Amino acid sequence: MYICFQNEIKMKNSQLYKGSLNTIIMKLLEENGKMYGYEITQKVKAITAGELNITEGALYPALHKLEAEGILDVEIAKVDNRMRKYYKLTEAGEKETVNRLSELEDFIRNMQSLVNPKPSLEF
Amino acid sequence: MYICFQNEIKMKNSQLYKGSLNTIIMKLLEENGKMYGYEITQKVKAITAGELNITEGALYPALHKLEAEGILDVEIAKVDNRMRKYYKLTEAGEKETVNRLSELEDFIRNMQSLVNPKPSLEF
DNA sequence: TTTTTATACCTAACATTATTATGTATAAGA
DNA sequence: TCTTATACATAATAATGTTAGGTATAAAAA
Repeated sequence: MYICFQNEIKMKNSQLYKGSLNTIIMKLLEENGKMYGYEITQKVKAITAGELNITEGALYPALHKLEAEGILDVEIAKVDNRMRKYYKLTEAGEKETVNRLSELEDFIRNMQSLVNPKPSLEF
Repeated sequence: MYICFQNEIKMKNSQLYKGSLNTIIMKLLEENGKMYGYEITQKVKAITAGELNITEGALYPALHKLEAEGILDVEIAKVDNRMRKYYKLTEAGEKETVNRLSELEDFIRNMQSLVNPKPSLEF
């Protein structure tokens, strides 16, 4: 029988993160050249001080889809007798990453406009 | 027969906005007291300079759900022989809005950390 | 005056994305 | 030896939004 020992601490990631996973993955790969799945989850956790935990159920399907779309290339390695699948951006993926990051900037700017509707008209 | 004349300009809102609609609605109502659905779509369009168009298929179900959850109250009015449904935050809704806006700030901060990983270590 | 656009609501089928709960396997630490 | 960490994966379900359709009134344009 399989027994799952879950972490005590359970992240309730707000719905806001929905839709941003692909952009996060692509940005990290742009920055770090190549990474494997587990590494991505740890990196995100570290950067956000534990506030964002990528779930494996979201991550692995996302990586497979990005690979199928030609955004990512994969390379299988074995380290310490454990499998790792290293992903890196393809050429098309690099171009698409530029667009995604631009969209992210627009998104953040728009959300800030909505939250803070009067931008520097008072001092 | 019904014929639909669609706008030529079609907004392809990026996936990033997924999950942010409730927060946007609540923030606008916090700010403006009460608003009706169509007014919300126009306000968002104006604030984001046309970059974000809330679709009616997302908006109306969202309003109905927020009402069912006790976040919003509704009041029906008739203006110029046309129906309007004005929504406003309940007391519980006002409290929840504070939480949602706090989550949004965290989200934006985290996304900026991910995009811009080295904050002012170089000059 | 007929067509089109704007205002104003609505729902249903479908697509996308993520959560939750599983499953397998090796290695290290308590 | 039990537990945690590393490392992959999928399936059922939930949440959210798009696309496309529907109804109705009023104003503007052709």
